[in-house]
Amino acid sequence: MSTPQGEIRRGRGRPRTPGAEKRIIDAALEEYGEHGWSGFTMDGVARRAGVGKSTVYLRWQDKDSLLTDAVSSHSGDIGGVDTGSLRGDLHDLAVNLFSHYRDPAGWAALRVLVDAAGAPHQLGRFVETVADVQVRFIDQIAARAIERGEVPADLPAREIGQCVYGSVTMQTLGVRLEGREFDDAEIEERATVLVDVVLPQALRP
Amino acid sequence: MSTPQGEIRRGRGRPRTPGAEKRIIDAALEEYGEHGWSGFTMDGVARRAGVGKSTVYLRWQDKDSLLTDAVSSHSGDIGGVDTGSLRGDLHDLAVNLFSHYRDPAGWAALRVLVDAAGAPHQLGRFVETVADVQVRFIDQIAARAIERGEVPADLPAREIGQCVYGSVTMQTLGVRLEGREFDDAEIEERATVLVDVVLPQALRP
Amino acid sequence: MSTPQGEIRRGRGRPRTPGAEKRIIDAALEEYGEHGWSGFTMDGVARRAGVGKSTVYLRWQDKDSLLTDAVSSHSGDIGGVDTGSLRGDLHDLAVNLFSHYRDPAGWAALRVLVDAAGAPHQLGRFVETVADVQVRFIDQIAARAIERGEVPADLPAREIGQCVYGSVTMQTLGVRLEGREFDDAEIEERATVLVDVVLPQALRP
Amino acid sequence: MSTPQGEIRRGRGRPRTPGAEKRIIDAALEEYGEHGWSGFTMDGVARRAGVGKSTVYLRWQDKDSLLTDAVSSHSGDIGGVDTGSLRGDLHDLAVNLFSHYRDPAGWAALRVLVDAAGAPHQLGRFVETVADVQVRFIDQIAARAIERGEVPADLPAREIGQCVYGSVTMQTLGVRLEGREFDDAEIEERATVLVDVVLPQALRP
DNA sequence: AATTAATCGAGACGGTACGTCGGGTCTTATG
DNA sequence: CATAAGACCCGACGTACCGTCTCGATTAATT
Repeated sequence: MSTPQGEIRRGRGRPRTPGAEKRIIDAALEEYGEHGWSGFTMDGVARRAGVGKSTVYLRWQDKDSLLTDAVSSHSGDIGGVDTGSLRGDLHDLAVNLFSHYRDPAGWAALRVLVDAAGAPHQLGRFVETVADVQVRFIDQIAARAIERGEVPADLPAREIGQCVYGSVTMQTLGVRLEGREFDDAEIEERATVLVDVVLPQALRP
Repeated sequence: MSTPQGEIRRGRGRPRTPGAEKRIIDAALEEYGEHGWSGFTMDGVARRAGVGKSTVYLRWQDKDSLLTDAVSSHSGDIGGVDTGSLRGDLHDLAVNLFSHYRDPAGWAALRVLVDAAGAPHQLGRFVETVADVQVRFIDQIAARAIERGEVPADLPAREIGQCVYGSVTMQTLGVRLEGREFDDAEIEERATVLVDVVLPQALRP
Repeated sequence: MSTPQGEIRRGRGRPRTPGAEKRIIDAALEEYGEHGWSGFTMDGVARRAGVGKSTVYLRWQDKDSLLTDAVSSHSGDIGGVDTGSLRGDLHDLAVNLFSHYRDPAGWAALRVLVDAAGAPHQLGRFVETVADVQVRFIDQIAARAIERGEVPADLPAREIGQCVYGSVTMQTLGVRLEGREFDDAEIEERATVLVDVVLPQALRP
Repeated sequence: MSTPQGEIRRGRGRPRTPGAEKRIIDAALEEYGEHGWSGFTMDGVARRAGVGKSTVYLRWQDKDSLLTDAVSSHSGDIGGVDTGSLRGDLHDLAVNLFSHYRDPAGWAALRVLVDAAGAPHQLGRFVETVADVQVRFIDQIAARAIERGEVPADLPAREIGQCVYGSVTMQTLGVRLEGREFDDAEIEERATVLVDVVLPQALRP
């Protein structure tokens, strides 16, 4: 988070209202979800959260920071999978990603990400989150597979991860442009097909 | 383009200045490239292009349309590849995509795309352009490969295309977040690795 | 006025809406009259005038300037008196001043004046207007009286003027603090008494 | 003062810091003197006085009250004159007023007064102070003069007082708008001339 | 050549949101 | 209790842009 509250707040003065942070973030995500980027206004967020604008600006320096933070605070446990097989892990990873993008905050995250990459100024923890998905999660999955002897040690894990993450993203982009969303069955099916494409030769059906 | 100049301009009154269209689009891309979305202003574009705002609004109905148009006007011949082998075609497709993203307009296109998907309201021809890249190009490539007998007819072409397009996008996202760009050698290498991952079993090295 | 439109507006771009200036000034005076200084807001003025805030700020650099200008634009013909006698002229001057202060704009003018004197930064034409009232009008009145042979040439005209202006101001201040206003009869009576006090010895009853 | 501390403070809890009242008032006058009305902020006063805002608001209900109070606490003994002659008394009264206005607090008082008259809401003791200057002091001076037999009993004392108070105010206004101040010699001279104008016929030189 | 009509650069227009600031209130921990 | 600190809600500030509009000045094609 860009909210620089690492330091311990010593108790002089009125403490910051505990719930406010969360209420603002929730409001931000709702506003963004309803109105998109245009129509995502700080006044609107403050009003919806039931706080004053100064309370928002006390915590985030500007609109971008707020959205970035809001979005990265919802990047859940996408990579928290462990099915016992590489195929299963990749499948679940893909499903988790598809589901992640169905959450407005999840999709918003992509937008923020593209923004951040377009004008590299403030990154912070958010980029790490992304790196996690792109790199660490897949590394863990691959490590387990190698340990199990499923695949050779020179498995191009990261490249596979990029394909999974990228393909899910592109498919979601496509379906959203059609004005639709994937239902659970579709996700299941597409995840399966995707895994078949990227899975190492030896493990394909 | 969304510029609604399909109708024939019957020549009464002053004709539109020929160069203006292009100068505005170039200015738009430069402004976007320098300042990002925030900081991309119509006044700025008009000033940089040396035209009045009315000249801009005479051709594009709003800011979104201009950027969308500017961006899609630079979507070059990504899929115009024909090397004689599926491997070669996929490799060149990946290389073209990597290069496309190095062009500010190419990167901007992704941004616009994500925006459009986030708030599905006005899409128009732009979405088609994207669909083209995702679908038509890969379909052509696959059709040729099947014709040549390289691969069976049930090749999951679109899924492979999604992987290629997606992986390139994610890798570019990653490298941009690091503040870097890929050089030609890197692109070559990454394209090769990527093709190895998504290429059907039978054609792998 | 602090509106720096002395230069001739050459016809490039859309000309400023002719009526706007006046509508804004009127709105300003009404807002000030209704709500006082606090509660006199630029948003309120713009809304009441039916213009955008930018239209206001295009003409006046800030709130103070607007009020100053609004107020000085209503400093009417206080000194435009010529009754044929010094006594009559002074009497009418006093009556005009009393009446001037009954106009909200007239009273506001005093407020602005005191402010300006408290923090001497931007004065401009407004101060001149005031100086006019204090000095030029009384000088004219005195000059005519001397010409007519009513009074000697060494008449302390300015000092008399200060007494008239000051006394009317203080009396108005007093009556306003009581929450009242002078009616016409009271004004008449007080003007008469005042003139008796300041009129040169020879001309007193 | 509007500080509602007529009640006896029963000694429960921490007693109010003794010096605070004065420090705040001084800070208020300094802030007002330096920045004028705009730029006179409660935060600024509290900071300068080295107290918390609550300490200020515990004593004064709002900004107006504080300034009003600060200002009226410095309204010294303007009318405390007794020279033995009407001419001398009026002269000293004028000199005292001129001097009063050289004190920032003295001038600020006028601003507060005009404010109060513009929006008659809270008056309190401050108006009385003004009434004193305008009425009581001049009444006393006149009473003594009548007692001494200097002037007839129907002397228009209040009108004379208004002229003195008003003229001094207007002259000060004028000189302040020039960005100057009167020095002692100037005050002396102007007081003398002023008295000559308003003094009853029989007592003029 | 005169007329007509669309486009041009410029810039003012009514709005809306920005990020800041101040007013007056409230809530802590410390006297 | 009062205090110093400082967060709170509110709303105005002055700025920047949006997309529209209105100018006078071009610039052809049509009379």
